[in-house]
Amino acid sequence: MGTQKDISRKRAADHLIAVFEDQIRSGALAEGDMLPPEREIVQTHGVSRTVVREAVLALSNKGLVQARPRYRPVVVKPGFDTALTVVESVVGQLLEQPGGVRNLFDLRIMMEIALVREAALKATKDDIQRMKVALEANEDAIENSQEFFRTDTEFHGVLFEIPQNPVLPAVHRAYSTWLFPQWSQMPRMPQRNRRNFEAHKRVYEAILHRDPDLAEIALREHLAAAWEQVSATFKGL
Amino acid sequence: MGTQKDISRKRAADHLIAVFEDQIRSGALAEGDMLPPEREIVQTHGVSRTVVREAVLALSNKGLVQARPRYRPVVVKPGFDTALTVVESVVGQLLEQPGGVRNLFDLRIMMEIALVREAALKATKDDIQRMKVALEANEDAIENSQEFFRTDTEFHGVLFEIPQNPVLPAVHRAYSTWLFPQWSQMPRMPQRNRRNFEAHKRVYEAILHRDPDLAEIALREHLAAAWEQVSATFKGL
DNA sequence: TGATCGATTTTGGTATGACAAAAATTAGAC
DNA sequence: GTCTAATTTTTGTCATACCAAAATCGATCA
Repeated sequence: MGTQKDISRKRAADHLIAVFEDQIRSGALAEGDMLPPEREIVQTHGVSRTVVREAVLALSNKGLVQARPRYRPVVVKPGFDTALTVVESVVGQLLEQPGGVRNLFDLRIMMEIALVREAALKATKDDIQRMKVALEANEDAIENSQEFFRTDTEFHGVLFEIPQNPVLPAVHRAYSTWLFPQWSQMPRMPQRNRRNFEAHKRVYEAILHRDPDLAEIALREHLAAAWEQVSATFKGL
Repeated sequence: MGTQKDISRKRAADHLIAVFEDQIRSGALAEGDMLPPEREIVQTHGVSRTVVREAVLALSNKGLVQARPRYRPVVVKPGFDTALTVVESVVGQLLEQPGGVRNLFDLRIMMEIALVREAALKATKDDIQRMKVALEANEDAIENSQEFFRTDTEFHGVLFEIPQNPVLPAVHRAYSTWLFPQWSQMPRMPQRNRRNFEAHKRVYEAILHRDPDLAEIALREHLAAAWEQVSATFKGL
C-alpha cells in the first residue's frame, strides 16, 4: 500500500509535480492554459530541464495536462472520463488475459441491472422519452448493422444517464471503448439485430410499467444472449 | 543502427514504450524481473538516456513497472488493483470538487445494492459463513472505534468477494483508500458504532433469508445513515 | 568455514550544453 | 487587412559529466 512516506529527500521531479498539481487544483493554472515553456520553469524553479521534462511527462501521464508531441502542454480539468482513459493501457492488458473480458462483462451486467432497476423506480417522463427515441432509432437501424451497433450503444447509454451521476456516462463510454474491438468484429446479421432490438424493447416496456424485477429479467436475458454471441465468435475468452 | 526502425515522426520514447509493453505482454519480461540498466538500454536500442528515462517513467506511470526512487524498476503484472491506483491522483482532484464525494458515494450505493441482491440470491454457505465471522468481529469491536472501522470495511469487503469477480475486491479496496480520509476523520462514538453494526446485521439476516428486496432496503437505510454521518461532519460536500 | 563490515563498482538522479526540426511569431509583400 | 516568407522560440533528442545511493565484491574476523 503506502509506498510514499519519503517525500522530502527523494526525487526533485516529484516536488515539481506537486507544485503544478496544486496550481491546477487552486485554479492558478486554469483549464486551457498552457504550461510555461520548459526553460522558463527551469528559471523560476531552479531545476534542470531534465527534471522539468520528467515532471511535465508525469503530469501528462496522469491526465492533468494534455501534451501533443510538439505542442505546449495544455492544462485540462480532470473529469471522470480522463480518470478512465488513464487506465486504458492497463485495461488493455487485462482484456488480453484469460477471463479478462468475461470479468469486465459480468461487472457490466451487474451495473446495468442496477441501472434498469433504478430506472424502473425513478425514471422521469423525460428519461422515458429519451429511451423511446433511442429505441426507435434502434429499430430503424435493424437492416444496417453498422448503424444498429451505434444505436444499440446509445440505447444502453441512456440508461447510464438516468441516475444523473456524471460518473456513470463516463463508465459507459469507457466500456464502449474497451469492448469495442470485440463487438465490432462480430458478424451482425439483421435477424440477430432484430432479436436484440426486441430485447431492448422488453427492457423499455418493463421500465415503462415500473416493474424492476421484470426489467432485471429482461436485461439479464438480453446480456446473456449478447454474451453468447460474443463467446461464440471468440472461443476461449 | 542499420536495423530499420521506422523513424516515426512521433516521439522516440513512444517506440521504446511499445517495445517494453510487448516484452511484458509476451512474457519476455516476467513479473518480478528488473528492467535492464538504463545505460544498457541505451546500448541495445541506440537511443539516448533521456529517451530511456522518459520511457521508463511512462511505464511506471502506467503501472506496468514499479519504480522506487533509487532502485531498478521492477516489472509488475498489471492487476485490477493497479488499474485503480493509476487513477489515484485524478480521483483525488475529483473528490475535492463540489459533489465529487457524493457522486462516488452514490455509485458505491448502487453497486453495493447490486451486491447484496446478488448475495441474497446466490451466496453459498461459505459466503454466509464468512459474513457471519466478519459480523461477529464487527460486533466485538463496537467499543473500539479504530477496530470497528476496520471490521466495518471488512464486512463490506466480504460482499464484494461473493460474486467471485476479481474486479470487485479491487474496486472495494480502491473505494476504501479513496474515501478513507473522509471516514477516518469522523468522530466515532460507540453508540453510532452499535447502530451501524445493527444495520450490518439486518443486511446479513436479509441475505440469510434469501430476500433481495429486504436486503436492498436494509443496505439503503444503512448507507443513507452513513452518508448522513459523513455530511454532518463535513459541510458542503 | 562462514559471517560481517568496509571499499569499490555500478547505477539512478540531476545538471549542462548543444543541435535539428517543428511550432510560434514577426516582418514583409500584396 | 490578408497571405506569405523569414525569424525566433520551443520542444525533442543527444552527449557528457558528476554526485549519491545501491549493489557488488573482498578482506577481515569470530
